[in-house]
Amino acid sequence: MGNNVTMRDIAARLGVSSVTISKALNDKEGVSDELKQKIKEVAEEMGYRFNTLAKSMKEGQAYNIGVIIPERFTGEIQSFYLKFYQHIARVLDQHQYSGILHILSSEDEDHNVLPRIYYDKKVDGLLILGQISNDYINLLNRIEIPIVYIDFYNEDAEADTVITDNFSGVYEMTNHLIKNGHKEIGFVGNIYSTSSIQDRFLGYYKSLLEHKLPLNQAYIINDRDDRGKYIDLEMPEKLPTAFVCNCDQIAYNLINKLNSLGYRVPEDCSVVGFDNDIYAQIAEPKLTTVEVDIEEMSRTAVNLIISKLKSKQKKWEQVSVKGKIVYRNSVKQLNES
Amino acid sequence: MGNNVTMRDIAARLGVSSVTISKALNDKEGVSDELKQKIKEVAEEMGYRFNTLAKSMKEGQAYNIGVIIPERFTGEIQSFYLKFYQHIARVLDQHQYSGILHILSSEDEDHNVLPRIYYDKKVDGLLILGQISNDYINLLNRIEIPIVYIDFYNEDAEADTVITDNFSGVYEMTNHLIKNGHKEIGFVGNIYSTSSIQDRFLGYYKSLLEHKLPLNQAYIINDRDDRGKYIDLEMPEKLPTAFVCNCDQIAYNLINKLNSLGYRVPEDCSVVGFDNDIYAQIAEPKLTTVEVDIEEMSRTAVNLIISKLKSKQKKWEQVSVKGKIVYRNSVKQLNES
DNA sequence: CTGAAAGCGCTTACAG
DNA sequence: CTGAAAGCGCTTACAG
Repeated sequence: MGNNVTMRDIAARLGVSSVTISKALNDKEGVSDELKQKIKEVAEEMGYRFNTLAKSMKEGQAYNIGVIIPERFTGEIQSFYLKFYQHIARVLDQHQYSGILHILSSEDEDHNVLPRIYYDKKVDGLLILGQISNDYINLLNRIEIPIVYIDFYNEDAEADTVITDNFSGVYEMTNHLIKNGHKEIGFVGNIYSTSSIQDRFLGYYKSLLEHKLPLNQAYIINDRDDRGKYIDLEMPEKLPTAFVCNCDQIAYNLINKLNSLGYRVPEDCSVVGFDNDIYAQIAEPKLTTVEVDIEEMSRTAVNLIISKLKSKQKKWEQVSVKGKIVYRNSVKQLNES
Repeated sequence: MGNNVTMRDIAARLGVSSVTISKALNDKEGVSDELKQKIKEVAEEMGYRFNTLAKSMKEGQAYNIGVIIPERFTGEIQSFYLKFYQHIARVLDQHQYSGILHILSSEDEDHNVLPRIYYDKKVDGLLILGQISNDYINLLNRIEIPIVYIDFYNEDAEADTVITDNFSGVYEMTNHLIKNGHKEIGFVGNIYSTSSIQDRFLGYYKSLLEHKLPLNQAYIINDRDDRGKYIDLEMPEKLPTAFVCNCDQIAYNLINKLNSLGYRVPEDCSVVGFDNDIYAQIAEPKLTTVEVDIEEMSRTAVNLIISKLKSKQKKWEQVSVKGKIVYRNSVKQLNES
């Protein structure tokens, strides 16, 4: 396995020019099939490895995409975005790009510090995974490399965005509860916290409206403070027959809370979640929930950013990818069917 | 924010040469402090961003490290290595390097296909996270870029390795059980599966030996097949008073198994794990377990590979990083103290 | 079908 | 303290 074999070395061995080698190895026009074949064989034999750096320099493209995840989403157990990143990395690889993960520290986010990979021109574009502060978004909007936001959106920013269809996911889930006879349905989540939670809440609300069911403020339970930190869930005096939770982890916490108060799920109260992450599976009973289509979202986001790289003029777009309901055992049927 | 500002542009503006700009921006000798200061200001003002690509090409260094995780370790809930990767990415960033994640598909592993990032010279070195097949290790040993293996080792390979101190972790954990009066202690894990599990088993065995306790084969429970896939745990006729599990997930599964058989933990049988991952926290009762020091291991591995990059002659070394026991509620005290 | 020339944006000697 | 020259390994546009 030769170490630093270059196109010039192959050229010298074959008595041709390095231009010809370049053409042959890139399957371009202008080399006879015979010679092309020969060149590929010799390249293989000499252990030639293509030097992306040189190509990159020539083209001004690094063939890397930065993937930014705010630190607070990477805590002890919150692995959703890390899992997301894994899928993105794969899709990127299929397009001959690489993904460089950057965990955005709270400090850098607060002080509007851009990641080093941007300043060093190591990346051609940025994928932002998870809601960040509006100030930081404004900062990002001023830089010239393409950016695609994933899993949240900001109504002020005219930016490319790939989100899961929170609204219709929870809307359909709430319909499902109502179809099963539930009339008093609560919602758990800080509806001022993120746009995702807001949309999920609105999907829930739309379902209530459509079925002429009242929105009972006592049934709207806050689950986190403004920094996204979970707080203790305060239960209302009288329980609804079901709770729609903004995510599985909160549903899991809610079940524990209900159990500690002597209630059984779903016998005394039904609980549904969102995400279909590990909490949906370890909850007892297992959660009926909405599964986010991470793969489709990854594909969409990567296609978006690569097409923006190819033609800078492309208009921005917002894509929402449908999830699907996963039926398990956390919902009790109240009516006859 | 200028787009393609180069050193030459700054040089032109100031009427000096680009060599001087390079020296000033890199804080090298040979530029007066005054000029250096001025250059930095103008660079900032013009929105100059350093082009790593050019530097990389000159030096033949990409300033990227590939991080390889075998696909089978990235399943639905197995996020341990992903979490590991996150720490590695951070430490790398502190050294001005970037980490590029590559999930090694089972197919590529079986067919000895090296990742594209290697063939494209996108990375200067490789960090291998999690046990891979011996064939693949042999393949890796033949390539010329530095490699550091993390969280497992292969006795055949004279390779740089960073592992958690499995042996002493389980050894101390077993001592802890014995100190609490346990004399019949089982072990759960396929001891032919990975070197980590083997070492954990040996730590357990050493503790038994030291305390003159017999090794009862009926108490050694297999937990996975040769591909690492979990299998149903077969319980012995008569239970020991405690089980040492090779990881938290298996401990979690074991508790469920015991519960389904009508046994309570720790009242009827104590259970301890290893890793202190999410399974240790969601288990009921919470697990007494050994915590792997991911941060320290990440730092060590990154330092190792960067020092190998700097001096290729460095001899290989194997570092084992101590974990520490986390005491929770899954162990019953059998004796008076 | 094949190749000589120029250039991508830096850095490293070396000369002044 | 400052700079002209050469080179890292490719690719592009042009000429033959």
